[in-house]
Amino acid sequence: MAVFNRKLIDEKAKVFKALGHPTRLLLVEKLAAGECCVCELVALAGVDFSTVSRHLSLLKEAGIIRDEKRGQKVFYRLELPCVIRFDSCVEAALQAQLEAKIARRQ
Amino acid sequence: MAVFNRKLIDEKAKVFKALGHPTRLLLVEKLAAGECCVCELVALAGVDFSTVSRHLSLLKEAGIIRDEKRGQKVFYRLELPCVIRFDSCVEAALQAQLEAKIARRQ
DNA sequence: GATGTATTTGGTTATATTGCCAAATAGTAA
DNA sequence: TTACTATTTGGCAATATAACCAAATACATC
Repeated sequence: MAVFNRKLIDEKAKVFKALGHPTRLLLVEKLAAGECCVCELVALAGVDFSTVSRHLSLLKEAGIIRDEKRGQKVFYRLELPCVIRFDSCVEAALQAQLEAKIARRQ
Repeated sequence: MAVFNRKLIDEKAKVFKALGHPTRLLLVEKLAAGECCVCELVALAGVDFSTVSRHLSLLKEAGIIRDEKRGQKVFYRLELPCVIRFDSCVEAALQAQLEAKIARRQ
């Protein structure tokens, strides 16, 4: 059964794990709107450029984004567009959970 | 802009992070097929029951599953069904990436 | 109340992750 | 070839995570 294939589970978990960091999720959300060079992403993320570079390479390694060098710059783009659909679903669910929590306290 | 709300990003990243461990992903996939008691999940996961319990509480804390005690047993169920749709998408994408890699080598 | 089963929690250790700085690499332009 | 910009990589310190065992808790039954 595919569900219980160990290697597949590991690979999938790697994707989730890569998305499981605020800075990396921010980068992915930004890339969902179109490709960016690392320099733009550094400006957005507010951490050291070496740190951004490491986050990007981790996302790439997980198969979520891919890179392309053009001139001096490296551009990254989203490779796994369904991330964004799930991201929206999670956002909606968190919102609903929050509202339910508030409602219960009234 | 909602996308750049720090607290929201942190909360969403917590969901991804919770899913980003092979054992936890396995537990979630199992729960997608219907609720289970902890004892069943322990048998499935092949790690110590205390470890499974910790994984479950982390998933619960992230809002992905919820628990209900009935008698001596605690039953967990999936609270965020869209996880599974994304999980399938990731699986398909990994499969496609793997095939592309193989094709390139021929 | 004593015993047994199911689950969680405390505590510890080993390992992994993150972030920064400094240095290396790659491309462009003077 | 020197200088400059963009990015990656090496190395390190601080922090977080995961696993196990042991002990605590909760409920059911005798």
